[in-house]
Amino acid sequence: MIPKQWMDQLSTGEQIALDLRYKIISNQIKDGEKLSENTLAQMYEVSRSPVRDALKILSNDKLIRLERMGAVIMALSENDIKELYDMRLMIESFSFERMSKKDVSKVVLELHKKLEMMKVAVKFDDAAEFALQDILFHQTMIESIHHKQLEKLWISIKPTMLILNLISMEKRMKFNKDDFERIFKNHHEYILTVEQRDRKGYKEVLHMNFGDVHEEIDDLFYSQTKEEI
Amino acid sequence: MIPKQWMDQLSTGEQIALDLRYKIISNQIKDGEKLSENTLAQMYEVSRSPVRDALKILSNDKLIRLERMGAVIMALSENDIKELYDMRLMIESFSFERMSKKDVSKVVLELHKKLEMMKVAVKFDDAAEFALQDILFHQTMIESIHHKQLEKLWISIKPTMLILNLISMEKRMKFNKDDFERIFKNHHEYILTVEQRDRKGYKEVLHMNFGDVHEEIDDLFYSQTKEEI
DNA sequence: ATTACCATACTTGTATACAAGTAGACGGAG
DNA sequence: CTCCGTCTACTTGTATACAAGTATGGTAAT
Repeated sequence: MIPKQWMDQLSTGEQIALDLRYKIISNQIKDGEKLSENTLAQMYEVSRSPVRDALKILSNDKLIRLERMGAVIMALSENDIKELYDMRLMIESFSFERMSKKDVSKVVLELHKKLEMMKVAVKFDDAAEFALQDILFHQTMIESIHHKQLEKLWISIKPTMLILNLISMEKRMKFNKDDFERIFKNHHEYILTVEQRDRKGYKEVLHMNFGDVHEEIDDLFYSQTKEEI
Repeated sequence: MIPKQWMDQLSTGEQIALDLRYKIISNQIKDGEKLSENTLAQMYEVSRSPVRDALKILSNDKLIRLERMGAVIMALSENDIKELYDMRLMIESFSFERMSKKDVSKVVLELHKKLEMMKVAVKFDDAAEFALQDILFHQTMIESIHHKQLEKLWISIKPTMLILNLISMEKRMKFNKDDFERIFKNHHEYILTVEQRDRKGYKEVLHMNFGDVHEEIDDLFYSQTKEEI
């Protein structure tokens, strides 16, 4: 479930988008289902205005398709998730390269902080907080290079990644709590490779990390980069 | 100027976004200028609804910043344009790698077609048509790998790239018409490297091509990839 | 039974109305 | 002169109203 905190400070439309995003990604709304603005307005007991906002947001995320008559749900397929991780690999690889040209000490410190936050979240069984801090961990690195367009790209996939992370972590928290140790270790390794500008190690740990969430490594992208490392 | 054709089939909001985009990128509206929804609604003689749509589109493009009171224009700096070409390099490099794993004959044919279109556009002194076909040339390649997220990324920068291209080509058409020969040659080279799966040549021609529009090559990204080629 | 047509109800896009909140100017008090 | 408060005008966010167009179901004619 989405924590109410995340709703704070969001406009009604954004809240609806967030709620629908969760419902779509967690498959509570089925692929292909059609929703009209009026239907949704009644569901959420608001006017069409914020609903329209929400639909535009989700349409940008490619979680719905705006057609002549209603919004059609586009659930995430396995392949879609692979694609999302392709994007993350692109984003983070790019960030790593740029970062390596600068002083990373500040970033490294911030990364340690986020990692500690993640540990606290696990200690208190807070899957949502963990999911968020995990995302912020990666965001820290991305923001450090001050690349507006890359940040834009990141922001565009971040909400979906966050929900994917949330769902994944909720499961893990229930059934696989030991797993978090491995994630901590992985993220620690992550920081080390950044600190040491170890490109090869970085990409390995990146693939491992995504494998954690996604189960399988994106062989395609890996094969396309590994010979270049 | 933006051809009326491009306006067809667009909602009022999208038309306003397109017009404002051109005005911002061509510096007819100055950086930092503040525009309220009401002001714009009066300017375009429409209600606030489509204006709001337009502002959200431009906000996604990072051409404006939505603040508490009004939209603040964010003109494109030299660095912003560099960043945009970083994104294109990422997008097209990724596409090239994926493409190289498949049969490219169909794509190559389509690329030739687009190139011919570009030649016709020049013959008739149609800068806008040329700008469009140039963009479609690259889009052809990107779409060929059927990667939804990458396409999403492309679509998100495409409108800005199109306007940049348009402005650049309008100038060229007036003052530098011989230049088109070089562009044709470059694009022909482009197709060849795709056909021959020549990664090194591809990246070179990519950088040359962007240099054509942007004047200078993005050394940063180039240096970050060239050792990997 | 099938096909053509029309009425109806629902769709989105745009315009307008309303509410809550903020910036900024103006004026009065210290 | 400076500082503080109030008031006004304008801001966005949301709700509602209207217009144009489309899918659908039913009916009538063949």
